Amino acid sequence: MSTSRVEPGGSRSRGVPEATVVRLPLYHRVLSALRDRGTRVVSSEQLAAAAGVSPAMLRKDLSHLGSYGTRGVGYDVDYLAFQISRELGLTHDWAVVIVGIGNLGQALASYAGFASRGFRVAALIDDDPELVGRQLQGCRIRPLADLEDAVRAEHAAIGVIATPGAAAQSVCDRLVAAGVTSILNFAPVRLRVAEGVDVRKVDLAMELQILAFHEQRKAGLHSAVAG
Amino acid sequence: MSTSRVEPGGSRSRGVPEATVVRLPLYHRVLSALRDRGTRVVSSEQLAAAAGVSPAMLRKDLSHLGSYGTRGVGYDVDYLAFQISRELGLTHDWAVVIVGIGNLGQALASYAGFASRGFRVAALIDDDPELVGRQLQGCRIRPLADLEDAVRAEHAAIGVIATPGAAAQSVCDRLVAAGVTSILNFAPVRLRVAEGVDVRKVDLAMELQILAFHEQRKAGLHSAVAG
DNA sequence: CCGTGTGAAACACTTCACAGCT
DNA sequence: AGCTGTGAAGTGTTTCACACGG
Repeated sequence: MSTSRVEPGGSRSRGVPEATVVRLPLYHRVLSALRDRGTRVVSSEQLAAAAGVSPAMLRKDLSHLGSYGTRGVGYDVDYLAFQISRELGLTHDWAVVIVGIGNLGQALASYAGFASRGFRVAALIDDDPELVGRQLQGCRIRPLADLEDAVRAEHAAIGVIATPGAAAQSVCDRLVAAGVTSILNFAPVRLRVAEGVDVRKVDLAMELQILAFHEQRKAGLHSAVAG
Repeated sequence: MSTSRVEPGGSRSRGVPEATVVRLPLYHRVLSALRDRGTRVVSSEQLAAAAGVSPAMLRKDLSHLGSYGTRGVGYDVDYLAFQISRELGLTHDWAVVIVGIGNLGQALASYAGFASRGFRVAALIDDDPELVGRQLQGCRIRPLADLEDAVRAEHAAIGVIATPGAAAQSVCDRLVAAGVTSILNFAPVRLRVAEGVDVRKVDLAMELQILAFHEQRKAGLHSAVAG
């Protein structure tokens, strides 16, 4: 990852362990793919293999949501997909405000995976007068001054920060003050937020650094064998 | 994250726990910032506060690299930053090949955070004849057929996949066959790779889904209080 | 008979508390 | 006196192995 968790969900997450929550979207995606392929029933072994986890872990994860399988048979793909959707809040439609419409912000705004999973890009905000007023994915880019209005008008609970690092904390403060309670942060800074606000951080350079660590270890082993 | 770990580093990562490896880039970034500000010595308490972790965790993490602090004093910023750099392989310069130069690929190619940390964008590859030949950050976009040549010529050990999901596995196979042993995957699929190849996955939709889960829980608590 | 659901065991990670060095 | 480095305790996560129900 390198998506990395920054803040725990708050107190207790309805009894579902955080490690499980992180895997639910994965299961949901695999189930969607199975459904599209016409599969009606799936065993924990098949589903786990498709998701790349162990069957035991999959069953334990699902057991935290309830008993949605049939012993001796497996899981009904449609039913299980719906239960996970409900647990993840994907039956709800979430308005998302994206701040910072540079290369990355544009990529995010154009990402088809959002719309198909109940996330609606409700507003695009940027500081740059060159960008403001332009249209992107049927959404007009609005100036930074409109941030609070956009959040309130759209009842956006989720904000995405794709600004340079220096602007991120100020944008974050304004989003939170306007009512946002979950933030996905792509800026390379650790955001300070009030209790009750969730922040997840995606740091592209960090991901590469983690790969480099393992890469170096592999190279070290190799040369140790060679020399 | 949510950047999520897909493959463990192989067997044992030189004794450094994976949870620690994931935080080393964070410490490295904080130390760089401190150094830029002219700080020469830092205590575990200060460093931990800046990184957003507990002092105990920071000291335990650093203890896996060696004893680089001075009791009663703290850590020398320069020295510790260098030790972490070395551990992460940032003293080495890594050639990175990016495949899929859509919105996201362009954002990645333009990301300044890479160059400053020892990652060099060595080649940009795309399938689209419209894109091939164009210049981006001083690097010409080359056709898919050039993939193997680019990897070999640049000795690229790290590949970034920013293609649509359908193309990802095929691109991955070709990268690995050409010599890539670490992959950062932005496509929403689980890549199958040979033993010894590390894959990290960054899935933007998954991150939002994890936030939505916590958001829903918060909303549920709220209405339970209200109702 | 087969595959889920789940206690119990094993493992990994984090926090605690303090010994030891400067 | 102060802060690191670390065994020990505590907590969370994964795996095991089997009872249970269709």
